[in-house]
Amino acid sequence: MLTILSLTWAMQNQQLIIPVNGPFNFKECLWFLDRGYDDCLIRVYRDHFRKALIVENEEIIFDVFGDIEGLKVTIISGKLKEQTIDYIKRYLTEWFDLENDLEDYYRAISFDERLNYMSDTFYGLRLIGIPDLFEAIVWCIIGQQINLTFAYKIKRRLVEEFGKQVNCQNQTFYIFPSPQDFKTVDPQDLLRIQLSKSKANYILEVAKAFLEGRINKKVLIEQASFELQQRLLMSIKGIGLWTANYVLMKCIRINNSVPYGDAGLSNALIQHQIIANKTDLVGTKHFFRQFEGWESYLVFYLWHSLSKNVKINSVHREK
DNA sequence: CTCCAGGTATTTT
DNA sequence: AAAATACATGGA
Repeated sequence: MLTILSLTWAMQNQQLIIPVNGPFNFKECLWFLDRGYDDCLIRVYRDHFRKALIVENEEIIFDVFGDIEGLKVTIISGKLKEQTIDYIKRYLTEWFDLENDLEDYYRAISFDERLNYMSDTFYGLRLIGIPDLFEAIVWCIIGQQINLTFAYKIKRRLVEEFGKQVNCQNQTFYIFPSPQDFKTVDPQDLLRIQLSKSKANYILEVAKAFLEGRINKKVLIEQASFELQQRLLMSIKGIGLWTANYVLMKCIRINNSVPYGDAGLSNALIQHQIIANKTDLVGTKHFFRQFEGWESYLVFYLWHSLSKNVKINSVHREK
């Protein structure tokens, strides 16, 4: 009891500091989290964001600021139990990939004149993940073959209708629904939020796979190889190669998982004069081979270049 | 109106 | 085994 009281007292008066290893630019990460899209799971402000989580069965709302040393978290509301602070620390470290040192990545892309601008322009950008496996998979299914604006609209409807609501200071925050939340949901209910028939079925299939224990984050991590991880994901209807690779990159944080065939990735590679047409899978694989161990980061930075609409360096050919 | 979106499963050659 | 096609619908 004394511990809880002293923790509460401590958190009311000071920030939780979460250190980062290597280059870090919180502003760049914050920019990614907003990107002009309407994400329903986070509120982004000028110099921080606010989010709700359920930790140890308690609704917690917190603000996250940051500087070159790492993240600074202030708890806004929610009863803090002993493990809560620890959980939030681990959650944010994973979400923002704070343990990776990006110096090696910047070295790896420094030899390519089409990419080396990134270590300045996007300096300190971390691969922002999706720690919740169910959320990562469902987000992929929603986003398959539709534009991101539309995908975020559908995600908002899904979260508002089937997720949990947390109210604080006249603001409503949402928690992404869990597999249990879809236990009694019919495909028909999902058609109302403008999911296609197949996507509605896929999402319920995924929820069922979680409820039956056929898949969860622990099981996926413990697969003996990358190929087995892909296979486990793809054994569920609605998860193809693109979704499997995206999930392994954004949730399991495999460092060399590339979502081949991704429309945005292809466009970025064309803009950077790396491939000439979208169907050039051979050229794409050949290109990524040069950046072994940092493929996922490169994918993330290429996507980032699209949303920031940067002017691509024209390759110098003089001399 | 046409084309394309951070694809996948199914059907047809 | 590889290629074509249905799926859904908003935005440019």
